[in-house]
Amino acid sequence: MVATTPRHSGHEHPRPRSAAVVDDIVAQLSDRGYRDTEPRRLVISAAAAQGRPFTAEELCAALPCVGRATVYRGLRLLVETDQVCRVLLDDRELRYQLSHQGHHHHLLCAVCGASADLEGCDVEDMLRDAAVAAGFRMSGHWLEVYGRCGECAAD
Amino acid sequence: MVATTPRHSGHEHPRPRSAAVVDDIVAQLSDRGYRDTEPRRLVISAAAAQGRPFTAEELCAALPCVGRATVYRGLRLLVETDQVCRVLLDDRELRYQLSHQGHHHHLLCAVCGASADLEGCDVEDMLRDAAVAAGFRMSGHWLEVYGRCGECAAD
DNA sequence: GAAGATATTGATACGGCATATCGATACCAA
DNA sequence: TTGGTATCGATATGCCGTATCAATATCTTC
Repeated sequence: MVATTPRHSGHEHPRPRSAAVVDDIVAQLSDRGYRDTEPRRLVISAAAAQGRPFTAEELCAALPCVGRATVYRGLRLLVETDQVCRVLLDDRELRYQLSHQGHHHHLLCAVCGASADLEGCDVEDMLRDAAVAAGFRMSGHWLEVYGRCGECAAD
Repeated sequence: MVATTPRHSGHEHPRPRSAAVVDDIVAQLSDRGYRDTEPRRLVISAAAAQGRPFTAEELCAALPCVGRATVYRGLRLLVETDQVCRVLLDDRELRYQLSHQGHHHHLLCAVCGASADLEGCDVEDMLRDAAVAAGFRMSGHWLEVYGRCGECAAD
């Protein structure tokens, strides 16, 4: 159980894209004082390998060598540092997915679980104005949009 | 343990507003084939008496005479029939509140927990268009807006 | 108004998800 | 290399919500 991956390996060898993602996240955690450990890398790597929003239990199952507590801790850390965002599906199940940079919203396919980012949709200002009209000062919001992706809609 | 309240009592006696709300909900449930029972009325009444989004456990505590399972069942029934909507606060805690007629969104005060409806905000069309642009067909959405209400913002 | 069919109740058991605990270990800085 | 600590992992614990099932209340029908 030794972390054989150098922290910043540069690009001397072509590696799967996901490896770069992991390095990037680990580096960001490192900047905040969190250590670079093998189990933590495994959690991040597994999270990055998921093609769709995943549950904590799915990650545990994908990482039999890593303790459950560690998976949950890693996931919580990633959420707190905004590396991963929580996604709430229709079935009320809490899922996670790597967050891209910046604030955005998700389009979720209710059939296959695929997710896409909602582009070119600027609800922020609209919401802020509406909040002000109600005497509130908006500090944040949570928006999920459910539907069917192109493939599933074709069925 | 008998429900003495007539289903449709009209307005022969002035009664607290909440009683009318309870009658109305019970009537709607009745239309769908659900029976009019005392424990169920108690659950609805307690839910209507809450001034802010509440948790299932809070309802249980407020109704010591009603079994936990019954409270949870009643709450689930109310959600399924759209009488109550689920509200997700920042702390990830799942709460509930009576849903007013029609689809709408909530403004939630992160400090005192007060909630208000988001009026004059038509995000539906905007979201639908954005979803289409991403190749999705939108079927629904979930939006919560967090902030501070007028009173709490003054502090 | 009585009786039967059935939805509902409530006490409790159960299961899943997430965290707390704590000795052992790995990581990082000096 | 070494000491201070964050982190790990196995397990215990706790909370939330549901399943079970005998007893009961409700509604319909006669």
